[in-house]
Amino acid sequence: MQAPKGTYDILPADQPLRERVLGEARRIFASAGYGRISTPTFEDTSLFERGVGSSSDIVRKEMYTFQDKGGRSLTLKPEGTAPVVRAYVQHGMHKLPQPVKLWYHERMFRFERPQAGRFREHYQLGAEAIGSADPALDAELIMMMSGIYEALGVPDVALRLSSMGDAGCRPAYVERLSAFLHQSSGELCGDCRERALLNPLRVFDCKNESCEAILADAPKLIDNLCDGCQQHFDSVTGLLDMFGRSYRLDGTLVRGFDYYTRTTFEYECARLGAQKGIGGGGRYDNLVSELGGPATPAAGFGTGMERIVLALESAGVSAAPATIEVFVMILGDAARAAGSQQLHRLRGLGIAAETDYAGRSPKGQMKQANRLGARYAVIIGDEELAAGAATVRDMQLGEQESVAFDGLARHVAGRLGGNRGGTAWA
RNA sequence: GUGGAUGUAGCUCAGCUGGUAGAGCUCCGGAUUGUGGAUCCGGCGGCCGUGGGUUCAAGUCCCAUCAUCCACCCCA
Repeated sequence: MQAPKGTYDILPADQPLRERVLGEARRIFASAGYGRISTPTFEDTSLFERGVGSSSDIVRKEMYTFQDKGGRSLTLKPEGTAPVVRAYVQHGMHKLPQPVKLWYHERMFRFERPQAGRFREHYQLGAEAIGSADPALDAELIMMMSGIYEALGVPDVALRLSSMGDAGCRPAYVERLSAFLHQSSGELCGDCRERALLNPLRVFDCKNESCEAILADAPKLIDNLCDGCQQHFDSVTGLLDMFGRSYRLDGTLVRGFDYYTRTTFEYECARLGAQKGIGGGGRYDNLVSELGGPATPAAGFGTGMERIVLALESAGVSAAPATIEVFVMILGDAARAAGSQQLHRLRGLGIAAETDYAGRSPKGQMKQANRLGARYAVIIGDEELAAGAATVRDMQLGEQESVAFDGLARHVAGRLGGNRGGTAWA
């Protein structure tokens, strides 16, 4: 037996680093006034068909769609924005003070061939600011992303920035682009000719060298924005300049969802191999109304937990696992009861305490205490039972003292110091 | 969906032109009749991915299949 293709287990040793990523993100989201939201693992299939767009690859071939026993078509969520917007509409959040700022840490599912940094189930951290067209929000989201990467020490990140325009300028641009592609269609690769018909903007994703050469001369949306979009974009770049956030304007940046308008952005990490996109997002001013809500501008981003972790590991960043503070050594069956009692009392005071369940030799137990990182070993054997006092060994100093069973846990707690709130189960 | 590489102990791998498995790490024990992090010694642990085929004999050759990894497509 093994985990399904593209999935993986997150083992205890993997957790500390991921928790650190989550912790830094949580801190930064809170500092900017974002509240956490959790949405269902699956949604009505139509949510993604309408939200993400039926011309996107995700909807066309990557969704985990199934029928439940009530005959409904459901889909494991492939991205985080549409569900959050659905929740915004469903709960009437447009009546709250705007914008409504939400963040999430959720599992995403896409039926793709696994690869370095790509899985069929993965986790994304993301944020959505719904209910304002203020370019300051676009900049805020972008800065939160780099804030997370910097706080964690993600190496070699770079930002690409573009604008998708809006209904005032994109249609006219797409026509110009289509005309250009039609002219040069004889020299384009098959994929590009297909894209030219289905979704012309996608041709910029092509990595074919000859196509790239042709497309270098193609008109770019970023050079053909209407006044409103141009002003908005200038405000965003102005703010980024003020923050000292470097970026590269890239008219070929086309993101995979159909809902984007105006600002789009993507962070890349050079350490990551082929799947180097570490996070991305943009503005989606039409999505709320498309999903049945009032006309409401919004923007957001998503960033991949696994890709952040891979990037951190490539830079040698790690997080220390939690350690045990006290190890109770039980020497001989006669000491079992007394050992269990002391263990329970220690834990009751909020001390991380462990003992031996494997029948290890005294040496083996000491070794285990050391492995677990215990600061103290509480040794209980025949001698201690006779004296009514345990031997407490300081594992760092190698010094031992005899401490009466009565009050032992408190004594050790005092040595460990710090505030301990736990009385949960003593 | 397409292409390439790889599948031998829990982990990382060795095993030459076919002769029925080995190292390091981990784990357990011993050297220290009740004491760790160093060293030394010993032990546990493998239907050599799976199924066929060739052969007196297959981890080793052939075919198929599955899985993993990397890349394409696309994305986090």
